[in-house]
Amino acid sequence: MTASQSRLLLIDGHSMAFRAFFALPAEKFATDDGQVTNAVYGFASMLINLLKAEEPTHVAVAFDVSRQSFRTEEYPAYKDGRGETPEDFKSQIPIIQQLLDAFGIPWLTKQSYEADDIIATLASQSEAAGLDTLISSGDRDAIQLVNDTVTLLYPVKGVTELARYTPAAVEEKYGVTPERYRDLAALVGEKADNLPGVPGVGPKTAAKWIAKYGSLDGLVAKADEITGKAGQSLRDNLDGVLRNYRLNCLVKDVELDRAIPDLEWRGWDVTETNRLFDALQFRALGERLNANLPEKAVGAAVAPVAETPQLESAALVPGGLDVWLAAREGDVAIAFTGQFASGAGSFDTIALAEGGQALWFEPSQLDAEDERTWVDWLADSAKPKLVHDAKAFLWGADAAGWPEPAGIKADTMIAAYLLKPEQRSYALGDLAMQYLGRELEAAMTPVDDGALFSDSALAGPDGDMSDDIARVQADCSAAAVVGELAAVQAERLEQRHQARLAAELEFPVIGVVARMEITGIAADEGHFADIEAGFAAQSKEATERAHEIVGRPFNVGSPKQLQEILFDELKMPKTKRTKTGYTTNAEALQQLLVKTGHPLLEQLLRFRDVEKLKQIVATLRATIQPDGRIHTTFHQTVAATGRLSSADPNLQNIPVRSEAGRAIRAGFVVSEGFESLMTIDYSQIEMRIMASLTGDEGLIDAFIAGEDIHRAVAAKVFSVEPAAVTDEHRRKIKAMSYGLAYGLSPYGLSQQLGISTQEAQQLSDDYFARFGKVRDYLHRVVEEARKTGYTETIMGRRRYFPDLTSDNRQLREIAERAALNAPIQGSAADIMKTAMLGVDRALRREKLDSRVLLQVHDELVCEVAPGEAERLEALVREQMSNAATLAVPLTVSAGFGESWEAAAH
DNA sequence: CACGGCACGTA
DNA sequence: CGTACGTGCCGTGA
Repeated sequence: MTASQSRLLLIDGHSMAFRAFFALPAEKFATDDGQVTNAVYGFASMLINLLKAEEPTHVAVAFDVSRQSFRTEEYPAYKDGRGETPEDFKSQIPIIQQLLDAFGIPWLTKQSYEADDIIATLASQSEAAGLDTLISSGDRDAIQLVNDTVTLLYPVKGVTELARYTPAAVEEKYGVTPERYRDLAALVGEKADNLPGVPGVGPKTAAKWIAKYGSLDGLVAKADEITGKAGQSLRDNLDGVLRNYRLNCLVKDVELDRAIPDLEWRGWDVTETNRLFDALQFRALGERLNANLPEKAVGAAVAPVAETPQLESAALVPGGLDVWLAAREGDVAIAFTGQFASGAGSFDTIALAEGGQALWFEPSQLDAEDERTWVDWLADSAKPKLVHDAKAFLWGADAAGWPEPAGIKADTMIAAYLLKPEQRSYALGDLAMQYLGRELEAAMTPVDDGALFSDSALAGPDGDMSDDIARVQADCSAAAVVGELAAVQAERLEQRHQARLAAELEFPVIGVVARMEITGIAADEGHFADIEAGFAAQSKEATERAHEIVGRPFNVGSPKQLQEILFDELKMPKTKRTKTGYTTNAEALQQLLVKTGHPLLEQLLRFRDVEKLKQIVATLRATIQPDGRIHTTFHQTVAATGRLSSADPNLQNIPVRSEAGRAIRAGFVVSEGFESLMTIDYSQIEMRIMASLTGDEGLIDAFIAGEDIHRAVAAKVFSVEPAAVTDEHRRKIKAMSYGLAYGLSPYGLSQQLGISTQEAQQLSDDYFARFGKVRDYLHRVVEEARKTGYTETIMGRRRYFPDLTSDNRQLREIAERAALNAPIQGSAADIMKTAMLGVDRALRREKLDSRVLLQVHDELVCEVAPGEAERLEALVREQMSNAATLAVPLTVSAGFGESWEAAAH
């Protein structure tokens, strides 16, 4: 092959993209808006490799138009049994075609033909024109095209490792020449195409026969002579074999609108390629392309990683922190390791990076001078810092006794959440891959607790020190990654107009949340112990009674055993189905009780009730820290709507509806040095947001006028005076109003209210007759989201809904309900976060000692310092009600007491 | 020991 | 066939 020889590269677009789709994990390749890009990435990667390694002068890519082709006409079952093409794959084909456009590579399709036929046609034209031809395809049918000038590049693993099939290689692998490969394939069959071969005949036997009889024709002529089971099998399946032979023949004279000269590759459109890679968030690939493609080819293997920027890492030399920090001109990125949980933590190591320089140290080993320098810098709000998981950092800083860190300009974990709030993991390593196309360096072994390193230790890779050096470098590069990540994210946030949301709300609120966690809430262990014993006694009693009634012991807590007893032994009517049987949930048990009056059911219900409470209390007791307080963790990157969530323990689902449940709240108490707890919450915040967003005058008026919103709404729906609204009316309207924001259907409403679907439908009709804009709005939100792909809250928080255009009705409808709820629930979350920030600032400004302990979505629990009750209430009310300006007032109500329960209002 | 399924607590 | 969460227990399978 000489350099002057023209070379045509032909690629089977579908088959290579499909390989890539299954070779690369979809969850690691998706844009912020949910578009999966693994096939695009793999395809582009393969393409770049081939362009570079093979230096083709001409290039073309062929695609299938649909599954229909002349082959399905002859044999309708052709390619049956492949299952639905995954939606996530289909959506990537147009993107690959855009990519090819940007690359200046022609792509072809032809109705009624497959990509392979296009390739066969072009390969034969290419041969005639005297070009060498390379075919990249994952379809074995292409083997028949191989000859002295046509080489097949067949994927071995993924799409970047390709085997070179020359005639010799084909013979070596299959024992037949490429011209006879069709014969072999016809005998063996092709499962992927639903072309069954001769049972009992594999490639070995087929090759043997073809060698003996020269070809399939020769074999068929002598079919009667073949002995043994295989021979009989062949005779029994001759028709199928001949059909396979007809179908696996690629068409070499498809009429195409482009000929070889049109396929000359003149290069890519740099601007367009960059734009597309940007949109696809292919940072590493973009760099690879820019770095490599214009050059002459040097080799095939290109690692899928971006260039790592130069970084000079060093362990701190005692006394050197001051000089290092003084030399910093930009934002300093921080990476840290250690143990962090429940509002506290301890650092093992800290690494700082800025401008290609990184510094590493162990906080516990700082000398007095460096420690001073460190805490001063940390507390200086004029020294901008970038952190990944700032909340854990704040816990550690607090536990270390450092002053509160200030100037945290960005948290890369939170930024990633804003960009893609449904992502599962925001681990730094995942984000490094996702946003920078880079692996995070990992230290080989943990560093043992030991001394600081000197420069010489870093310089000399001798002995045990090398592990420690790796550790330092890994930590330093993590810090550098935080810095790079923050820059990329800042740009993205800016593009999406979310820079303010991040900088003015989401980042600052981290500190407020951290302090709530650090503070915790005091628990009355004695009270918890008492009520747990009470619940335990009741649970035991209910269990014993249940055993008596059944006549033998069984596990009352096992839904499986319960099903056997209720439905098999006692022959009770079947309840709603679950995946594995019939439900035994409280609602179903209650209905069974009404139907059968069986005494077992009462005991089961009672058991469930008290057992749950017992378990909640036991969990709470186990989480009381030595300081007598419970320190929950509020997760800021978990709820896709923008809410916080609470865990270890979850203090956002402490019972409140039943009296026994409220006894648990009585165990959360005011601590010494404070006079009471204050609970303060928004009234119907989601409905108010709905009223405001919809602009529905009826609803807005009702909120402005009505003390009791459900009564006011009911009065309008039923066309009566508010005073004439019955409890039943009010109950129905309340359920309807709340259900609206969740996408409640008439069926669901009927179930909840115990009325017929028709009645529920009527209620809904009457409701919207008076509050029509609400329906319009909800409808509009979904339609808008279908167009743009996302919904937005009042403060610009986005959530993406790729399933809104799914062909799967169930998935689509789930997405529709979530989409109509997201701006409402999310805006409420925005408002509460704004209020928390305002409260925090006002408390500092006013120098109050009272503090916020908990947030329960629309409620704050505060601890009131002596004599501050009035000022605190005024201040929090002020901040909460002015956290947003809506078309309706944001009403809050507050209560005080010595426990969470007593502070209810 | 990990995991899915169920059940159930909150806004 | 109502959104958003977290947790404990059971039963199964490694």
